[in-house]
Amino acid sequence: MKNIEKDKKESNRDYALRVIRQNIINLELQPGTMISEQDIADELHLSRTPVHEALQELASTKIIEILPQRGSLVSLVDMALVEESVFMRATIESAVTEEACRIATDKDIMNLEENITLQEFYNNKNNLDRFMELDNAFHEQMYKITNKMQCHYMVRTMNIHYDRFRELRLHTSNPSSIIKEHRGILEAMKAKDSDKAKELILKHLNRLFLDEKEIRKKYPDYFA
Amino acid sequence: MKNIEKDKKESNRDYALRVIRQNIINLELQPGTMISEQDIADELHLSRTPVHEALQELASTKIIEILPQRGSLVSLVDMALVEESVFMRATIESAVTEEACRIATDKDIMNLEENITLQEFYNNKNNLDRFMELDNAFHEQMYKITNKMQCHYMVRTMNIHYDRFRELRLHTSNPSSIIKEHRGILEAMKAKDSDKAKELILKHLNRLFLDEKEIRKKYPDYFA
DNA sequence: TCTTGCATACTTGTATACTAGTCAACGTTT
DNA sequence: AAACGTTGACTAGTATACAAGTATGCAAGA
Repeated sequence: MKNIEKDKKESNRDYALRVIRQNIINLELQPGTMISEQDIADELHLSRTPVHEALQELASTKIIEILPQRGSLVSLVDMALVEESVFMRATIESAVTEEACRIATDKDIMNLEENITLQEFYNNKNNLDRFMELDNAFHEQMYKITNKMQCHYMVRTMNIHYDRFRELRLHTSNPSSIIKEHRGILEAMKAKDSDKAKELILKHLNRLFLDEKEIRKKYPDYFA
Repeated sequence: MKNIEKDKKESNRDYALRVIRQNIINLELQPGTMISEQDIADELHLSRTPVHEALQELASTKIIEILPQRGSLVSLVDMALVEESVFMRATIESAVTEEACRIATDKDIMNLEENITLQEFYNNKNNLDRFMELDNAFHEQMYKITNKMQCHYMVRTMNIHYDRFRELRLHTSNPSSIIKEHRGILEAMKAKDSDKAKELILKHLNRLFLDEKEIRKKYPDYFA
């Protein structure tokens, strides 16, 4: 498991959750493998308690399965859950974006504009990590505008299924086209065309299941 | 705190979560009061560990606030969160119901029909608890039909804010009118009119903020 | 009267200890 | 060789112990 430095402010529990989550997404913890609380605790130099609590939280989304007295299983990729997490996000986020379009202030629009500019900048520099951060921030901004941060938390929690699946798709998709779609959404918001904004974000979020068959062929052991 | 009998199959952690959750909803644990892990553990004849984990989970929805080294606070009613939980449910559930309308089998429709019949039966007998169970089951059935049980879990988790608010409204609303709305949704599904089904369920779920001012006046200390 | 400095008795966070269930390996029996 | 039983190593669930932060009340002093 790839270690990540601990933020001084966060609790051991949150730290464990962050590290394990990240390692599931980046496939360092492969689908189908068993993990034990004690092993992870040793790796992170923690006791079992915060690790135990982190695993409980992860199990609530079914990204791991806790088998009492046996161990914990990193779940196989379950396409039904991947689709459900996308469905949940697309459904919530299209409604949120539609509302954001109605109530966004000039300052909100400016922030989004700045974000996209930076997306273009870092994409040109081939800084994919920074681009992904900005991508996430762009979407999160919609929740902030509409004061729906709990929805964002719930969506993000479930979205781990899709995040892992996206990692399997590797970097096949082209950031430029993503940025183009972001700009389209922003233009619709500027024009206060909420129907258009909603339509575009739905399309944007559903550009997902293009390469499923190839991925399944490449990583058959990862799928349920 | 009102005790509930422990199901033999469930873990102590799930038991603690269930009991605390229920006591928050029914206002036995009043908004704004402090609770301590040790006290609850003593009441439920458990150790602090499962109680601690239950509180962590409840804190993730902001229905309680954990103040390290000080205690845990049952959150005041935050109307923004109540509205957000309704928004989340209405948004997800209208999309789910729309899809259920498209793919429901005859057997699914039959089950819903049976459910409503029982709703009428128990409403006539003034058995409100049983009616509420059936009400929940009716809505849950939509998630089952569309295989979206994780969405149901997330919606239900957040919905605690509304559940508590509804308890404050007491029993002002009339079950008969609720049943009428349920029947309307079912009829739309029978007719495979998904737009109508979606419209009706949205209206059904938004019949909420009717009495807010009166409630605030009656329980001023409960509100943020 | 008001402030300051403890002592004390709480609180949650985390580490550790104990319990009981599961499984696999191996020896024995049939 | 196959079936059965035993044993030991490992697991998560839970209880308990300890650490460290916080509120409170009281005494001393200004």
